[in-house]
This record gives sequence, C-alpha cells and structure tokens, in this order.
Amino acid sequence: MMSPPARSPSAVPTADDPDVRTSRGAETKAKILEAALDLFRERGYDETTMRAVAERAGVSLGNAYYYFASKEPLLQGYYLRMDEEHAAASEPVLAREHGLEERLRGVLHAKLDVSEPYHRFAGLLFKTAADPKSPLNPFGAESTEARRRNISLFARVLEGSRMRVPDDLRARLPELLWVHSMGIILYWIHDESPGRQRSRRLVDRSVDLIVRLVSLASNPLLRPLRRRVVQMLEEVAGDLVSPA
Amino acid sequence: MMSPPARSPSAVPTADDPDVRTSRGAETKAKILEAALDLFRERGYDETTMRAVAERAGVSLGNAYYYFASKEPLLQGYYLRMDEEHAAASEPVLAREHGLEERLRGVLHAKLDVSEPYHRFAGLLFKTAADPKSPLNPFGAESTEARRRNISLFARVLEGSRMRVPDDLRARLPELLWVHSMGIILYWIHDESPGRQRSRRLVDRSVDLIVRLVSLASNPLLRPLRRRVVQMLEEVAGDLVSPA
DNA sequence: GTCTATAACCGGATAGAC
DNA sequence: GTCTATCCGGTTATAGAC
Repeated sequence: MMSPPARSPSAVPTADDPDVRTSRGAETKAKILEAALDLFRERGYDETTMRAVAERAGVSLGNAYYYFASKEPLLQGYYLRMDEEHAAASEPVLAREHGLEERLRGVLHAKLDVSEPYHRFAGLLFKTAADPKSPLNPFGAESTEARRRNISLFARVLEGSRMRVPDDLRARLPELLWVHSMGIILYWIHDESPGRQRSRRLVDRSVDLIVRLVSLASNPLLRPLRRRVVQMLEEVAGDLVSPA
Repeated sequence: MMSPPARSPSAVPTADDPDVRTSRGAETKAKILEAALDLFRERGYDETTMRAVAERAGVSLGNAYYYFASKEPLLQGYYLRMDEEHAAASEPVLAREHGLEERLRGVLHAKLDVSEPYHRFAGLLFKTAADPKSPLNPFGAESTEARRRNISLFARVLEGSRMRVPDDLRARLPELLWVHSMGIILYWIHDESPGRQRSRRLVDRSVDLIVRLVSLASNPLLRPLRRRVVQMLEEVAGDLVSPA
C-alpha cells in the first residue's frame, strides 16, 4: 500500500497544462506534487502550507504556484493516484474471482484499503469535492472522464461474473454500483470505529443484498417492478456517462 | 415561502453558547447574524468578508468573533431556517393525506419547495456540511438534535399512514426515509434542469418504488430478505439517533 | 520556458488591553 | 463585551537570472 506496483512516470498526469513542455518541468511538477501528498498524509490538508510544500520540494513558493495555480489542484493529484491504486489493487480480484459477490466485495474492500492512509483528510477532500462547482466533484461535468473510468471498473466487475442479469438492468447496473460505492465512501468518511470495521461490514452486508436483489430481478414475477427501477435510472442517471 | 408563518424571535437559536447571558449580548449577536445573512444573500458566502459583516453590523471585527467562533456558524442560520420552513410546509400535507405515498411525496416536494430559493447557496452549504468535523454535517455527532427532528418527521409520515409495515422494518424505516431524503437533496444540488424537474421526477419515481417495496416487505416469502435488510440497518445505522 | 527571491495584499483568526 | 493590533497563510506581483 505504501509502495504500489511500479508507476509509470506520468501516471499522475499533468497533460495539457501550460507547462510540462520540458522534461525538467515535468520533474519539478512531480516533485512538488510528491511533497504535497506526503505532507497531506503527515499533517492533513489545512495544516499543510504552500510554503511548506515548496520548501519540502526544494523549490520557491513562486515556483510552486507556477505549476499549481492554487492549493486545490494538489488534491486532484491525490484523487488520480487513489484511482490508479484502486484500479491496480482491483486487478488481482478481478483475475481471481468469478462470482459477482466476490468480485464486488473484493473491489470495494480494495477501495477502502487504498483509501485508509488518507482517512484523516478524506473529509476535507470530500468537502471540497462536494461543491458542485469543484472539478473534483464526482458528479460534476468536469470529472466525467474519471467517473467514466470508475463506472467502467464496475462494468468489468459485472461482465466477468457468472451472474445472469436481465439486459435492461445490465445496462444500468454499473452506474448503480458506482453510486453504491460512493455511498460506501461517504459512510466510511464518517466512520471512526476501530479498524473501520463498520464500513467493512457495510460493504459485506450491502454486497450480499445487492447480489440477492440482482438474482431476484430475473424472476418473471418481479418484472414490472424491475421495469420501474430501470425506467427511473434511465430518467435520472442519463448524464452520468456523457455530460448533460 | 418568502414569509413563512410567524417566527418566534429566537427561531434562529443561539442558545447555550458562552454568551447571550445579557440581553444586550443577545441583541448584538442577532445584529451580527442579520448582517451576515443579508450579505450572504447579496454577494454570496465567499465574497462576504468577516470585516464586512462586522462593519455592516456596526461592531468591530474582534467582537464579531466573540460571538461567532468562525465564519461557518453564520451559515447555520440558513440551515435552521430551512428546517423550520420545511417542517411548516409539511404540516398541511400531513394533516390532509393518509396514504404513505402521498405523505412521503408531499413532504419531499415540500423540502424542494423551501430549498429552491437557496439553490445557489446549497452547494456551499453542502460543501461545509460534508466536512465530518463540521457541526452542520447531517451525519455528525453535533447535529444529533437536528437529525433527530428530521427523522421524527419521517416517523410521522409513516405513523399517520394506513400502510401496513412489519414491526422490525417499521422501527428502522424513518431513518431509511431520512437517508433517502438526503440522497434526493444531493441529487437536487447538482440538478440544473429547468424547474429542477429531474429532481421532481426522482422524488416521484423513487417514492413510488419505496411504497411498492414496503408493500412487498410484508410478503412472507420475502421475510428472509427483509430480515437481512433490517439487520444491516441495525448494524450500520445504530448511532444515527443517539451519538456513538 | 523555467526558476529564484522577495515583498505585498487580503481575509480569516487570535491576543490582549480597556 | 468590546476594541485595536497582529499573526498567519493563500495568493499575487515584480524583477530578474539561467
């Protein structure tokens, strides 16, 4: 967890910004981000000053602002990294398991695993992310790309499983699972139980229920209800994958 | 909606704080809060400086901080006001309707009604409220009181209805309905559709589903599933009403 | 284009005198 | 309870070096 596999140099991308033309520039930028992430982990977000970030990175304050327009984008680096680590940590599970329950549970526990080191400041992160105008907002238009990636992870969870799922539901289930995972995270953020065991249990219990409900959804008796659920999802989740 | 019934003078309470002993203190505090709410409405939260609040209220900066430990508690005024207005707007529905579907739908639409004027603010509010350490956080320990009030509103929705509900589920349903309403609000915050019609539809569709599911929950065939749901809720929502 | 150094602005928050 | 003075840190600006 402390040292995830190998990370390609541009794994935490910084593309298209008005810099990173030079390889030296990219290095400096990476150095600053590294310093910031370290400090966030050590002291939390609020307690980390831009001056401290610059010092730890061995650059001037002005230079830090040259690469990061404000303090917030540094959080974005964290986001991206967690996403990567989560994807990486999910691979073994997806390769090994073929039951929907095991796959889903494994992926969600992996999420909690990679998030744990940042729990103290995850609240802060969430706070920023909850602002509809923030580019970090998981529901916002600006994070369509990251959201799509995340949703496709749950699509893989589903595809690789033996579970029989009616077509209409199958089309919407990945989004639904993604929303579920967001709910788990929200719960986890507020979870101060030892070892975060309540969150762990919530994962296990809710996954169990989801799998049972999905099974039931194939029952012809419940078809009308299923239709209504799918219809609601279509009306309401239409802009999750492509921006409204 | 702009002028809800009559509001008792201390409707926006400031109790138990280490002040408001004196009547003059209470006056000063009210003056500051009033100034802040005015300015928030005029310019928004971020653009309102504490210095401006103090000046408008005719007190010094330090004095403003004597009554409000930080800028954030000033937001609480909005929060409390919305709560009151929602409770008031729900009364006619609760008095008039006796079907669970109508009661629940009415109360949720009332919530959107009273919230609408604050939509541009709501993101902000939510942002602050999402911080686990914030007293505004609806899930946090410090807002137990407000949360309890809200949950009891949904208890009334349920009690006053003719719907038959199994006892084990009945005990947990108010909390569940409250969480559902939080989800609606979260959706609404991001909803920029004309007239917020997507949120309205989400209310209608999801209430329809909830009512159908609650009906199904009485079916003996589904008893094992219902037990599992209730068990999860008990494990996971145990500290919603009284702090952990 | 990349970077340093330094000073300054602004606004949230605090200290301490009265 | 109220004030003034200050601190602190995010952010901006400037001027110049490689």
